[in-house]
Amino acid sequence: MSKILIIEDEEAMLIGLRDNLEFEGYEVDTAKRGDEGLRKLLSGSYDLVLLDVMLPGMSGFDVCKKTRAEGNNTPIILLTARGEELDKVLGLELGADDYVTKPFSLRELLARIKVILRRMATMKQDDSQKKITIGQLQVSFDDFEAWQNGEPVKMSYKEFEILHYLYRHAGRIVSRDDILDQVWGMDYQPTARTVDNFIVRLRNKIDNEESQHIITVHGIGYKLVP
Amino acid sequence: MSKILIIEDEEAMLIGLRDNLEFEGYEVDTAKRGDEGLRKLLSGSYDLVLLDVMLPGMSGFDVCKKTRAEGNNTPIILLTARGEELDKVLGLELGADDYVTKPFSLRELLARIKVILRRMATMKQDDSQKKITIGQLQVSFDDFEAWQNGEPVKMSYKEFEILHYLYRHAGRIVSRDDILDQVWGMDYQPTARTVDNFIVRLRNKIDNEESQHIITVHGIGYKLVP
DNA sequence: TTCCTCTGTGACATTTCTGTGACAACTTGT
DNA sequence: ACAAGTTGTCACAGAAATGTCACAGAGGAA
Repeated sequence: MSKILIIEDEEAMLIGLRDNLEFEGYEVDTAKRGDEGLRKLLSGSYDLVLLDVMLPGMSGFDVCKKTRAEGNNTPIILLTARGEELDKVLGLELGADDYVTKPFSLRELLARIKVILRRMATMKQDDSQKKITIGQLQVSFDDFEAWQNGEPVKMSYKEFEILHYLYRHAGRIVSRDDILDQVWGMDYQPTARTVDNFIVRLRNKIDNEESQHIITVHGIGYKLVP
Repeated sequence: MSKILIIEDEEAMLIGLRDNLEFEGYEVDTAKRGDEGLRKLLSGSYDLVLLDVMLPGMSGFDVCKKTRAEGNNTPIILLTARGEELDKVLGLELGADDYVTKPFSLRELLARIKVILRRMATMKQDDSQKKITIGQLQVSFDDFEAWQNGEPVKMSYKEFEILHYLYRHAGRIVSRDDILDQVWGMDYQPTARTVDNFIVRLRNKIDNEESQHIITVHGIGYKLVP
C-alpha cells in the first residue's frame, strides 16, 4: 500500500490525519518539524506528502522548494490556513501538486490523495518498464541498462543474459549446464569454467562485503537470492 | 493564447468568469446548456473547460463522461457547489482534471487553471512541429531543416529519417535491424554496416567532445539520449 | 555533358567482449 | 590433517563488434 508522510506540528491534526489515513489502509509516517520532515522526505521513499505550511524549523514552502531543488518529485499536498490565499498560488508554482484549505473535510482530502496517487500510478507505467533491484544494482532487462545508485553501469550482452536467467530462477539452484544451455544454446558451448568467470564479473557489480546475492552451491551450481 | 470554454447556466457567474478570464488574456467561449457545451467542446479545440455540474440539458458529469468516452482529453475543471462533496470524488474519477467548490475565490481558480495549462504545455511539446534540440543540433523534422547555433546545417533525407526514428524512440535502445526496417523498409535493405556509417555522420553533427547523445550499446544497437 | 550530392560498400583501425588457462583458495570426504 | 575435487580470480589473446575513412555508382541539376 502507499506510504504517506505527514509533516504537521499541531498534535491534534497530526493524530487525526494519521489515524484516518491508516484506517484507509495507507502506511503513514510523521514529522513535526519542517527540517525533520524534509530529511525524512528526502531519505525515505514516500508516495505522497501532506505538508503543513506553518511549521517550526522550516516553513512548508521551503520544504517544498528544497525537495524539488533536490530533484525529488514526490507528490506534495499543502495544508494551508484560510487567509493564506496568495500563498496558494505561490505554493503551486513552487512545485506542490495540490493543496487543501483548513478547515478541510476529510473526504475532500482523501479524494485529492486518491486522485494524485492514481495519476502517479498511471504515469509510472510508461516512464519506465520494470526496473528491478539485485543487491546494489538496478537492472532493466528490457532496455539492457543497469545502474548503481543512479550511475549507469556497463554490462555486456552475455552478462545481461546470464543475470536474467538467474533472476528468472531466483531462489532456485541452477547448474552451469543449465546456464550454458539457456544462454549459449545447445550448438556451441564454451567451458563450464567460463560461467564461473561471468559469475565473478556479475558479483563485482551486484555484491559487496556485507551482502551476497549470488550464492555458490558447491558441487551443483549457483543460486540468486534477491 | 489559450482558449477556454465555460459551461455554466448562471448568468452572473458566467459573465463574471468570462470577463475575468478575458482580462487575464485568455480567449473565452461560453455555453449555457450541457448539451450545447458538449457539442462545442467536441467540435472546437479548447485548451481547457470550466464545467458546472448543475446544468440544464445535460449534467456536467455526463458532459465530462461523454467527452472522455469520445476520446477527447481536453482538461476539465469542475465547478461544484458545497454539499456535492461526494460527487467530487465521482467527478474526478470520471475523468475531470480538477474541481473547485463554489463559492471559490477567483485567485484560486486562476491558479488551478495556470497549473493545468502549464502541465499541458509541457506534455504537448513532442507532438507539435516545434524545433527540437539534440545535442548541439536543432532540428525540425517537419521541414527537414537543421541548425547549429542558428547556422543552417545540411542533412540528407536518410539522415533525417534515421535521426527521427532515434528521436521517436529516445531513451530506448534500437537495433540496426529496427532502423533498417523502419527507414529503408522490408523490401530492399543495405548492409547493417550502412547504419553505422550514418550514425557516424549524425554524430558529427550532434555530438562534441563533452557530450555524447548517440550511445552505442555494444552487441545490441544504438540509443539516443536527449 | 559535367558537376554535384547522396548512398552504400569495403577496408582498415580501434574498441569491446569472450573464453581459456593458470594458480590460489576453498570444500568435502576420508 | 590430507588429498581430491571445486570454485574464485586474474591476465591475456583471439574473436567479434564498432568507428572511421575513402571511394564508386546512382541520380539530379545546371
